[in-house]
Amino acid sequence: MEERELADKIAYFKRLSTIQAEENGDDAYDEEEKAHRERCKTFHNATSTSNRAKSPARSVTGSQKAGTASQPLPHPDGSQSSDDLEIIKVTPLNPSSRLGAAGIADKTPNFDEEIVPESAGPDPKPAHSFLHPLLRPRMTRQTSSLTLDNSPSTSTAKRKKQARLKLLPENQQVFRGLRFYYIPNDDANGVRAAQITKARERGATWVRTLKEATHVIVDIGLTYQDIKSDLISDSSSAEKVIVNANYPIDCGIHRVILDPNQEKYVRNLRVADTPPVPSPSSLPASAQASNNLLEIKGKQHKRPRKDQESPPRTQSDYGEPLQNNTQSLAPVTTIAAASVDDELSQYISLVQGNSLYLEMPLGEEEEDSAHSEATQDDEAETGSESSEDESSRKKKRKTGDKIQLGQEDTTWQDNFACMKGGTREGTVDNPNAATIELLQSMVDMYEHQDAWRCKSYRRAITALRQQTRKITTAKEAMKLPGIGKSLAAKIEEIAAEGRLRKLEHAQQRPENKILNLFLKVYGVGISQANKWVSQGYRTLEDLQEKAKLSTNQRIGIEHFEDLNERIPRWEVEALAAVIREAAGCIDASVEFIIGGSYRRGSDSSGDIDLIITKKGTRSPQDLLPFLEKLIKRLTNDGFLTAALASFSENTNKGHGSKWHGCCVLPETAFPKDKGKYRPIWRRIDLLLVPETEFGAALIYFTGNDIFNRSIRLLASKKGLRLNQRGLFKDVLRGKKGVTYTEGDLLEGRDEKRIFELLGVKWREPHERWC
DNA sequence: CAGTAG
DNA sequence: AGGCCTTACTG
DNA sequence: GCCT
Repeated sequence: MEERELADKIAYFKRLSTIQAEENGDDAYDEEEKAHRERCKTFHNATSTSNRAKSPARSVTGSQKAGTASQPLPHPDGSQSSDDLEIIKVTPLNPSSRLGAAGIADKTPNFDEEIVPESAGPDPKPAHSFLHPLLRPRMTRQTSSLTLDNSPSTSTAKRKKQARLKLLPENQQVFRGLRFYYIPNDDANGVRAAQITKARERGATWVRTLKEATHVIVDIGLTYQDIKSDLISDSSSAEKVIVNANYPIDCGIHRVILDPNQEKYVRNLRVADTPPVPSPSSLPASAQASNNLLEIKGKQHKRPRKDQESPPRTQSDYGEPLQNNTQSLAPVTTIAAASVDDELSQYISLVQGNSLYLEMPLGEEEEDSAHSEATQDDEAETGSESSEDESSRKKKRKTGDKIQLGQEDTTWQDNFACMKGGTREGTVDNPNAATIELLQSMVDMYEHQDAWRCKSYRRAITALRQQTRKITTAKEAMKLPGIGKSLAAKIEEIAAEGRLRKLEHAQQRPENKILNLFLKVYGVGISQANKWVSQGYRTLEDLQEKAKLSTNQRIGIEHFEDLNERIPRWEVEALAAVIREAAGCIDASVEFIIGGSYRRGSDSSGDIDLIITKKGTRSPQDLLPFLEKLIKRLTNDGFLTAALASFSENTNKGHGSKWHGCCVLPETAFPKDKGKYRPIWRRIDLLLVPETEFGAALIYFTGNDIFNRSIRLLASKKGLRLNQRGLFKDVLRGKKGVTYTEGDLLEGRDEKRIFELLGVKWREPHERWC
């Protein structure tokens, strides 16, 4: 099928990442309540696009698509007149609009095309439909009259897609007075189009000729060779700031004019005897224009990532150290070195864009419009959390540093679900705690009834959690992403009356009670539960006596109480100890790590995830014999009381690797100081993990689920794939996401390294509550 | 496909 | 009205 | 549930 070639894909992602960064970095948190959704959409569409075969970028590259590009300002005067929004139709673009290759030769699009009235002409469907959301009118709360849409009421379909640029608040117009010339200088490419839009929103003027420009923004991927001819054509190019597309993005993020000479912005854009590097002084009035912003210079891009020496894994109380797997790095580390840094920084921005998608609402503190940014968002959460987290967060810059200062590695990635560690407590002392609590109840209730609705509620909760103030009115709530009329009303009701009628009402309904009861039975899902309810069963006894039960369900019912009870931390440890001891008699070199919520530091767990590993193992199979012996032994001991799911010798293509069952803490292992002993059945999962997959498995089995999803999504967005076995690259997928190739293993044994390769900051297990 | 998992 | 959804394994 |  239409499998894009890897190179193509990578190129695409590069561009995509650029836009994502742009999208998210800066105004991200500006009050555009809709922005979030738009971005989500964008991201989403972009994603699917990439998976299919028609990335917009690609189409631009390969075909003679009838370009529907708007044109730079005819009269770059820097002023923000309504002209800015003139939609101009351009004839088919030259192949120049493509990127990545050295084909800037035929660059300059023909800007002298006739200006077609927006109402006239066909309404060609932009190839980059995925971009629409970005180009769509933004719903800014700004009251100012900065709306540049000069079209009265007549808004053709086209205009809708293209125009209405709204300037950001002044303090965000870091580019005011600057004139940008892009290479290629058109917006046929969706990514670039968005970049341009963003730049303009920040006050930049998009000019049509190199001559007029103060800044030359070169697409990522192009090299000096590519742009050489362009530059030569303009004698004044030597005085211009020539940077790659990351530059404006970063400036936007930091809301400041950064030093354009940084290596990362000019990489490959200069040659030994190339036009002198424009000095800061050559910066047009720009710098001054943005007087309220500090100019940063020489800020060495400290994007450690990998050079960032990883502190010895402080396994401390969370999970036991397996080994110094940090040093026993596999030879697969090669990819990291050279390429990555460059590549990574690109992906990072992309990642960030995802955050929005990852239901990581932005703290939208409208009041503090001045600076509502990742930082603040971060602070908000940090601040609301118990101090015990402080230590772990110390690495994060403490409060106060204004992002405007472009403070170092405020790595924009902090906004990510997977980078942001939520902590339970975060919910407690949140101003919206009460609301969240009730909404959570709703989630619980809908748990298996309506997954989508559930999702919406969760999303709302996430949004609320991010708020630093209590949301009391529906109107307020509606502004948050993911909160619509219905939820808003509920939120208001909760705030006003302290309760939610619908919830109370629903909870009263016997069917729901019963349904939820059934759902708590191990092995019972919504489907089965519903059937039983409709069949008239009301109690567990009914089921036991009349219903047809699977083995697991029977166990689930017989030990209903036990299995639904939380397991105190100490018991988790005690249980693990029992297993360790038994294992010691079988193979002393096998190691155990308790994963799950235990590893995240939870005081109690719903079940026990025990990762079993051993040095030198390369496949779960290597541990199978051991596990069999172990299980046999523990079963004989009476420790293991039931097998709910074991490695199937059947259809498993050699990956059988886990054992699910129940266990009971023997009295002999029961701490005397814990009162009187009582055998309680506990759910336990034994997971076979070869050393080579240890890191990946650790992530996987540490969770939480949201975190896992996030980080996986992040991986997939980078063209990588993360599963419980490792981080892979070059994954080939066919239709329907069928994976043809697993791809090459990048890293599997080192947890930290996976983080690094993914370009995300390391997060201690206890910071993975999302 | 349903359920379970993180 | 209909999509929304991370990946993988087990039964 | 929200969103297009």
